[in-house]
Amino acid sequence: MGHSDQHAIIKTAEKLCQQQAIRFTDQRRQVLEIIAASTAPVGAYEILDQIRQIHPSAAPPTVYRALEFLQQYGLIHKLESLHAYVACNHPGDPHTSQFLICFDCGKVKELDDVGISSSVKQAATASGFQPTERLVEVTGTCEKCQTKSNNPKDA
Amino acid sequence: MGHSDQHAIIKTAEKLCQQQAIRFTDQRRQVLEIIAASTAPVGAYEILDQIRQIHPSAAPPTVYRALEFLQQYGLIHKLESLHAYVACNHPGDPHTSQFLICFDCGKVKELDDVGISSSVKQAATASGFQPTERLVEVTGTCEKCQTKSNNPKDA
DNA sequence: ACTGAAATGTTATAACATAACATTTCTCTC
DNA sequence: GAGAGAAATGTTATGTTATAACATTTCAGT
Repeated sequence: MGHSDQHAIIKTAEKLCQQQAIRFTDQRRQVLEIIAASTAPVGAYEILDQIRQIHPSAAPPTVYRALEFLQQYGLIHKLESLHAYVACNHPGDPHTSQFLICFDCGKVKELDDVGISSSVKQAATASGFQPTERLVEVTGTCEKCQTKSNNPKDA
Repeated sequence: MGHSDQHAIIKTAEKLCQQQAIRFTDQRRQVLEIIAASTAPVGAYEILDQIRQIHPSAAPPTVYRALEFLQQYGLIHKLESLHAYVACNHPGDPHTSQFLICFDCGKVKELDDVGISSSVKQAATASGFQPTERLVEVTGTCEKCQTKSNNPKDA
């Protein structure tokens, strides 16, 4: 998520945590800020490196605990194919997520597409399967990067 | 994939490799056999342990190279959410794949569902995105395990 | 201030994956 | 069937991602 959204994301997170009487601690906010500030997904150890600039004694569990918390409350999503994390587009709203990952610029777009989620549900049900988690990650080229590669002068 | 299919999978792999003039070496066959023999997805180090029973000096690259080869030629699939591998249902045929992963029994069913693949393609295209890879993994409870949990006597 | 629960600190290690370079094996050609 | 180049494998080391286990601190409610 871009720079511009970062503040809004934190605000929303604060509000959601207050509503649910859960603690939005400094550590958790810092991790979310780092993820929200990045335009591309961020790895756990990348987050750790940044945390350490303020908090030199931080260790992996510091980050993983915050990540677990943020995932649990729907503030971030994990991209399994990248081992990296992105801020959620619309935290608080229950929704399905699908991700479009551009391997050129590295940016990720989160969708909440009813067509996909219903076809997944239908196919699962048709197999007698009861889904609880869904993971849809599509890798390819985003609109901007397609344009770039068609215009060598921009490359 | 179940025991019963194991032989057929190896046969198909041999045929495909012969047709494409690529080498189906012992190592590659062994790794595919191990994956095909398991009813659940198999991790790389689990494969390594089995390989080592015959070949005690085997090391991680032994396995990862074979896995890379098998993936490249569509003989196996990687389940990103499990860091584990399954044999392909219909190697040779070009197809999309979606996986239904039962967290109770651990078994995985591979689908090639047109509804899902077309809705994914459509949603991506609508976002100006050109997909090259798709990853769809659904976790939940398979038919058998739903029945089990409803009949405590079977548990 | 006291207590139990939640969060964090700290150390160690598990689990997954690849880099880099040496050696062997295979295939093709002569 | 000898030699050359390519492909595969062997080997050692290390990189990357993630968690276990237990000590300590902080917080919220009394």
